[in-house]
Amino acid sequence: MTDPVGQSSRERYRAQVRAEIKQHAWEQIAAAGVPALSLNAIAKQVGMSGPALYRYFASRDDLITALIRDAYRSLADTVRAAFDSGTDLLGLAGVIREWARDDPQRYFLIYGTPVPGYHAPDDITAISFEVMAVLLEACGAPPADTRTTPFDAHLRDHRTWAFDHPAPAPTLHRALSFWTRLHGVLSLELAGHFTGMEFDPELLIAEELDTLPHGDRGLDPADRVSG
Amino acid sequence: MTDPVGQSSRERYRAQVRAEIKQHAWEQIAAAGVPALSLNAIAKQVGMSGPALYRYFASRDDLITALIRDAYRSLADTVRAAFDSGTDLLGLAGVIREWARDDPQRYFLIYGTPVPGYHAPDDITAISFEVMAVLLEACGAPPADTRTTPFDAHLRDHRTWAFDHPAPAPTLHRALSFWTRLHGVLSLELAGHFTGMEFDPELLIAEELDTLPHGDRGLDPADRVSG
DNA sequence: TGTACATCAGTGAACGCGCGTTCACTGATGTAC
DNA sequence: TGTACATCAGTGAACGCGCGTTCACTGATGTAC
Repeated sequence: MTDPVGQSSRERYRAQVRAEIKQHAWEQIAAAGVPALSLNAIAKQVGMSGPALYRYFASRDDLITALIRDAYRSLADTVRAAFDSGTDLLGLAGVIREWARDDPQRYFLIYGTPVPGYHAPDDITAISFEVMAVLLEACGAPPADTRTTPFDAHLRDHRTWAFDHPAPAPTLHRALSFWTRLHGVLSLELAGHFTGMEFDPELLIAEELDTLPHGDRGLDPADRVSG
Repeated sequence: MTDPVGQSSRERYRAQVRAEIKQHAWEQIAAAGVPALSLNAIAKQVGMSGPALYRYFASRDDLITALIRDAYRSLADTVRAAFDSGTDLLGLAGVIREWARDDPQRYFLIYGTPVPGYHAPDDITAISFEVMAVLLEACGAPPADTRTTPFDAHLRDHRTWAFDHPAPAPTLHRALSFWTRLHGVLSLELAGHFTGMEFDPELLIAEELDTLPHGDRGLDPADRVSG
């Protein structure tokens, strides 16, 4: 009773119910945030009794961890797919922003308030590195004549974390700036801190990315020496 | 039975107990995050019964709102004091970062995951504008010959929110870049997303602020035209 | 200065609730001969 | 193809818990004459 994918029908059913549980979990989170996520409430929505959930998730924390993993997976896949189909940095920012605005609470589940003492399992941090890997590829090699800034020099001595994806310091720098600038705008926007200010965050992002360090836009590298 | 400040001793006592309650609340939040904040647990720490807290706060939400207000107040005062004593933008960033690292959960109470549907009372948003006001002052007037970027042009048409503190578009732009870049690094740092990357966030911030738009550092304005 | 009264901080019992989780059990589904 | 057995999804009752909040009441503190 196994199909081409090697799944028994029981396994297929399990996966299906698991997915359904997670979807209702997402809906609850979107509606009232993670703290309000209740196993009993989910069970009711799925149409089974509370204890039945324990056939699918070992505990509430286990469910949340699965949601976090899926969120990272979704983001990593989205970014990877966009990059592989030729999207540039600005485009990637747009894709990430779209992903985040699509479900702000999913974004915040990853990048929002951390739970003191919680440490994500290794497989999840591995997925988060996938995102960074795409960014490093997208940032590409810097122009040969790029003068290095103090932070570049610092990065040259502190980049063992990127050994899986060896990149010159200016590329790391560029990726980090992209990453932090985008999150700066995005997290403030999604958290509502721009409320009342009627400017368009998208334009701010565009310009922030237009002036990334070591870009081909902006100024001549020679002018970028400074102190 | 009133003192020079016009507080009766009862009022003084009330203020004192309120402060004590809030302090224990902060300790709980620092230890396990807002969701774990429990009125009964606080009461126990303060040394009184649960219901007694209701003499000081109308509800759990009321207490949390007070904490949020205090957090904003503390940040606004800190930033204002630093600026008034001559601190420049980089210094302000340092002060804000210090403030945040001092109690990350306090930072995240303001800038972290928003609670769907929650809207802060007006007096709190007013305090948040105080912070922005200081930034606008600190960003000062741009050099006269500054070419305007597309985002500057956009801001010229969308800055009614800053009418209380009239500032030219390039100044708004500069303040927004400062604000978003700082938060980008800070929120990722405090949430632990730099774990495993051994670079120093302070250096990244320094360089991000060194290349703010319309600055006197970096390049000649003429080179900043670009498209 | 002393007495009568009002204010109000704090208590203890109680309410109702929903939570996560366990357990023993039923019944359907798939597996092996 | 049919039967015997193993697997496992799902149930219902129950546990223990701590939560926020209300209520009637006590006793101390401050106020007014």
